[in-house]
Amino acid sequence: MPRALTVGLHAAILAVTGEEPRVLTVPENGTGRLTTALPFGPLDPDRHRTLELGLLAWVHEQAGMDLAYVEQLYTFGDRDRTLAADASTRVLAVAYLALVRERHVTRGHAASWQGVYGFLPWEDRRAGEPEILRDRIRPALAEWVNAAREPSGLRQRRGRVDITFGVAAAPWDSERVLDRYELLYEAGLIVEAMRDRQSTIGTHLDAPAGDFGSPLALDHRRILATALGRLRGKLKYRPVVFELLPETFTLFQLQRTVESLVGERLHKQNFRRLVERGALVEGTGRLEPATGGRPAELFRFRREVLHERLAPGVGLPGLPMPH
Amino acid sequence: MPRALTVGLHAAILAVTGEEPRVLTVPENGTGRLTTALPFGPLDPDRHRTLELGLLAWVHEQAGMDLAYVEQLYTFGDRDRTLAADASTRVLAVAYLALVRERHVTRGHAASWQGVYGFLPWEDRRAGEPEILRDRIRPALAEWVNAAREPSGLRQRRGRVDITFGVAAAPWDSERVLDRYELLYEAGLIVEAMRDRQSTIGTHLDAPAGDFGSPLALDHRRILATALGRLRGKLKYRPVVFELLPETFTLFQLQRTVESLVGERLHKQNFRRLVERGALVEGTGRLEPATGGRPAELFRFRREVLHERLAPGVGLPGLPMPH
DNA sequence: AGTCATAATGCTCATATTGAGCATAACAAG
DNA sequence: CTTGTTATGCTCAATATGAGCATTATGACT
Repeated sequence: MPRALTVGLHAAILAVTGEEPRVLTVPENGTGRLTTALPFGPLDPDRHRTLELGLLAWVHEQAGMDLAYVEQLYTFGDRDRTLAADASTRVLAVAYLALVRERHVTRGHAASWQGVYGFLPWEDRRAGEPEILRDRIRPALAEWVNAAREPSGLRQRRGRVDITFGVAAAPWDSERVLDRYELLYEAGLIVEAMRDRQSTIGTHLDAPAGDFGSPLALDHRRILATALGRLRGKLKYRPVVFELLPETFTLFQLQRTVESLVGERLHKQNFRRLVERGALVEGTGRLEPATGGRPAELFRFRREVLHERLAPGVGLPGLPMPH
Repeated sequence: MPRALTVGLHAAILAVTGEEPRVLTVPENGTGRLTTALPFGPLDPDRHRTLELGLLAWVHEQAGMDLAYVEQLYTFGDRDRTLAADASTRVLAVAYLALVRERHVTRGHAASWQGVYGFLPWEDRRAGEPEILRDRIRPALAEWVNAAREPSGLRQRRGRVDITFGVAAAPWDSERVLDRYELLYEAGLIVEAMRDRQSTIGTHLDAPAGDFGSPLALDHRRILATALGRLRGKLKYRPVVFELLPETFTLFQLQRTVESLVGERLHKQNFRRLVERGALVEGTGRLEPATGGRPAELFRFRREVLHERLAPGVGLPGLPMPH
């Protein structure tokens, strides 16, 4: 009797409230314990005409929310990480990224918004390298490197850490979110790694997992990492930030939103120059008075840019814009 | 009785031979007729520990080939396009991109290499805008635009054509390969569109499909389009070309390889400057005499760049390189 | 009313990168 | 030893980047 196959549809739904990126979560009654999960549900081969429609149905049911911008991220299928309820079923996970405006926040459902960096605290470098990274993660990684059996493995591990977490020569690459999560997972510094190993191998691991960020059900933290990394990349060459902003916004609001996602501070005047030169936005003439200082002009996204330019991203520093 | 679910694993395996990108194909005995397909096979939930391992197994079996660089592309699940052999089964398709060196060409298997642009002829702009695009596709698309019922639909269609196929304001975006294929598919200019519609709706369509490129089995041409688009994008910020080149190569060989993939000509001296400044390669001192002119130095890829730089792509014109 | 803190906005400037092209060098074939 | 062909070196104007200084318009506080 061959094992049955199921496909789960999972949604990382992101918004930016104030200056914090948030992700929509739902309570999940997993293996006895109550945990936090992303909205998800199995594909119904009979009812869901496309994968995306199935996803929308589940999100609507669990969070009462409709999604405008949806993008497929990745399909996970490792037998040992995407665990099924019963062992006779093999489960795949198709992960999606969705972007919504903060006003779309749900009501009357059990869903709630949570800060993205609560799950991936090492990714927020807006106030410089976060303490948890400097004081706890880097040392733990160094230990993991040195714990390699053979000198070749040691070199390999060091190389991987250098590339994903950045050192002098190779600077921090904000897009490698998934690489970093996966490395931490392999190094046993992520709670989920313990959980998975124990349930499959039955081994009790002595090394206590560092509490590096809150866990999520299943491999939803991996999905969240994938989503953030993809979004960070996409910002640069597609005008996706505007999916997260209200109809009109100040340039500083735009900057803060980008910064919150990229996890890095940007030079204000240059950011403004890029956005204006790229003709991504147009002024509305109206002013926003509640800035704390001089009132700022309210801008709106110029949808026409899609027809005009090649890669209309917000042009981050270090990533100049084409043409 | 709920419909069963199957997941197919499909591989777009690319190589560049001479100055032509090629894709590995296998003969496929589809619905009676013999067609050409990409290597593929169903995921075996019992035997394949990961999706990628399953893919490698199928490729090994069908083409006797081992893959080094493999990357997941996308998971297709439209009920009406990914057709199952019998209607009681729902089929998903997980598509992969693999890059191999030309010397890896298979032997003793039924697989064969075919030119990528035989399937997507409108994507090769190395000799300027291809005739088929100017003389036949653009007019057919214009017709499709005008065939819209309502003026709003007309505007929408025109906008989509402009963005995906480029007009004066928005230049050709070499990465939108999938967008273009999907548009042609929707406009009924791709043979596969006829095939799918007839088998699902049973409608006989009067408009004869233009023979714009050779068809492939299932929705493998869509997968190929996805693969080419993704590869074109990735070239710019990851040193993937070197997966396709021999150990040592001349700078001109490198340029020709990139050009063949991007489908556009590049300025020789500037390309060379970018590659050398990016320190992507190092000279070997040896010379390649058979260039037809002055002998060229043979270079090799510097794997260390992965540790040194942020986005070590080949830096195409119009896409300057960070830092 | 005057002072301060805070942002918004305008502008400068040294340096680096791009895009395009010219010039020279090194080989093969005739 | 001339011609065709490609490799390789170099120049230069136009533009973009990265950093910072200066000015302006508010609200809050005294």
